[in-house]
Amino acid sequence: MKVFNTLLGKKEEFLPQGDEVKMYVCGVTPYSDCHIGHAMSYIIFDVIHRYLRFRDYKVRYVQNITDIDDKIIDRAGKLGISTHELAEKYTNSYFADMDALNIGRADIYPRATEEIPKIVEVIQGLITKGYAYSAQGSVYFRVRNVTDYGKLSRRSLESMIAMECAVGGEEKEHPMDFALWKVAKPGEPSWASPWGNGRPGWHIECCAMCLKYLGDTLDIHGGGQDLIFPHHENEIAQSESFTGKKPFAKYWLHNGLLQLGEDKMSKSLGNLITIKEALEKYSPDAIRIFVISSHYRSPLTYSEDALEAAERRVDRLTQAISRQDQTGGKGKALDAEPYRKQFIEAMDDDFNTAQALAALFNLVREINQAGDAGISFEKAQNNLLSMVQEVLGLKLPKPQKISDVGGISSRAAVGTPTVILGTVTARVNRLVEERIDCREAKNWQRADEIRNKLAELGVIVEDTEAGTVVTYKSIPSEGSLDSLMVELCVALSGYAN
RNA sequence: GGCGACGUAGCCAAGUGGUUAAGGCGGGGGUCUGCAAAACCCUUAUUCAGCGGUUCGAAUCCGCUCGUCGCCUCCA
Repeated sequence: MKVFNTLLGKKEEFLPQGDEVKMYVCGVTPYSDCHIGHAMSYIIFDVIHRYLRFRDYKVRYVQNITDIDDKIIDRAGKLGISTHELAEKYTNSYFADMDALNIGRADIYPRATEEIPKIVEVIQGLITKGYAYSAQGSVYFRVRNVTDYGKLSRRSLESMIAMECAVGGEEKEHPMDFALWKVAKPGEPSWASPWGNGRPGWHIECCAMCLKYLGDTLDIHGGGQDLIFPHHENEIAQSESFTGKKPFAKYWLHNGLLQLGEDKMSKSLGNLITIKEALEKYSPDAIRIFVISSHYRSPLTYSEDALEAAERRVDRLTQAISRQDQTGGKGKALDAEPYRKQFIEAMDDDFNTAQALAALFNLVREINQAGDAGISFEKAQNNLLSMVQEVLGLKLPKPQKISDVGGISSRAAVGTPTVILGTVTARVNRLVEERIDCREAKNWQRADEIRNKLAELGVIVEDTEAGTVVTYKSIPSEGSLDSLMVELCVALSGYAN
């Protein structure tokens, strides 16, 4: 298995240190709802997480929640609530979004505010070793003491200073020194420390959590490409200086960023679509397929066309999964192994989900061909299902069966309630029965009229080999059905309800 | 200004030195069906932004040009 390591700028063989893969992915700062850029990142790492387990790795997966920082303080202040209250609200919102997208949970979600002792310990250690200094109640990291600072983002201290981008903190020794501990300002939440009351700076919380929950050396550290500098660069500087061990993480994995129109979707630009908004228009499976249709390191542009196409791809998969094998398992059977091999080969090559999907869609075609040719495909179907559900994390919900009466099979489309009033189903069934009679009498015009009128009410009628199938995309009102019956001169006789 | 990524059919998107350039969406034609739906078959890039170069051979390597984007400040 090969992975692209940002640290080396190339793919390399994936060899974790021990039996258990130690994986850390940067989590959220909960001060507002997550947008689909976050969804993209967490879907990608979810697929990586799932694939590692599919390949029989044990994984210990940690993701932080940075529940104290400038933005949280600002936002809470504006809303007149505590930072804790705000952070809890959006942490819950975050978990709800992850669940909706079928993103598997990490093993541990440490919160910055609950890890202050470890954070203080690391800062103290850095001061002792000369990698940090306190100044006016704050503590800064001394970047000059790290000879290889900039190795992840491939830039030098000189080039950073040249851009006069280094800002703030008159008390800093070097413009690029960054805060490990920020002195408390009046009215802000703060914790006691050897340097006075204050709160942790950005970067240090991830470092402390990694060391505490995963040890000195991680196997995988992941996040969006926008975190390479300064966040991950600084994490490396802190951790390696504190432990004296290199590398802090063997493999650095970074996902490309989601674009919306011309720009990156981000909280600061304000051009965002929240996960909740996206889920109002598209299914979770479609959002997942959209994300994994391209390579995780490439940027991806959000567009309605792409999401609609993803929705159609989901339909195609669902269709293949739902198809009934008519052979009873007898005779020749379709062999899915070649496709499973292709799938694994693609995923082994730096999680090439786009190529892996191609293998699955080739298998879909094979299954459909087998079905048309009367060849058994049930085993192949199960094989496909395991890859799609276990690794890609799709749920592929199917329409739920409601009833099967008089040769009319009724089902509720995904997202439509399955409990429907008997008075409604009676009327629909009566109309469908009328249509069946018309078909038998070859009165095609009237049969089609009934089908079209029902479709207008959200009731789809299809004729299959197994008989007529009714799918409720929405549930029509009794009144609208009554009007339709009057219009079509169909009586409800025999369907008293 | 520095660093980096990218430009493949109508759209999304793999491929990154050598058989017919994956897969999906959309379009066109056909099979099946009374007609639809689903499915299947055929079709939709003699060509990979442009121009040079290396090579027996390049979409794939090198150079230049044009265009797009990201990071360098908070960000998944």
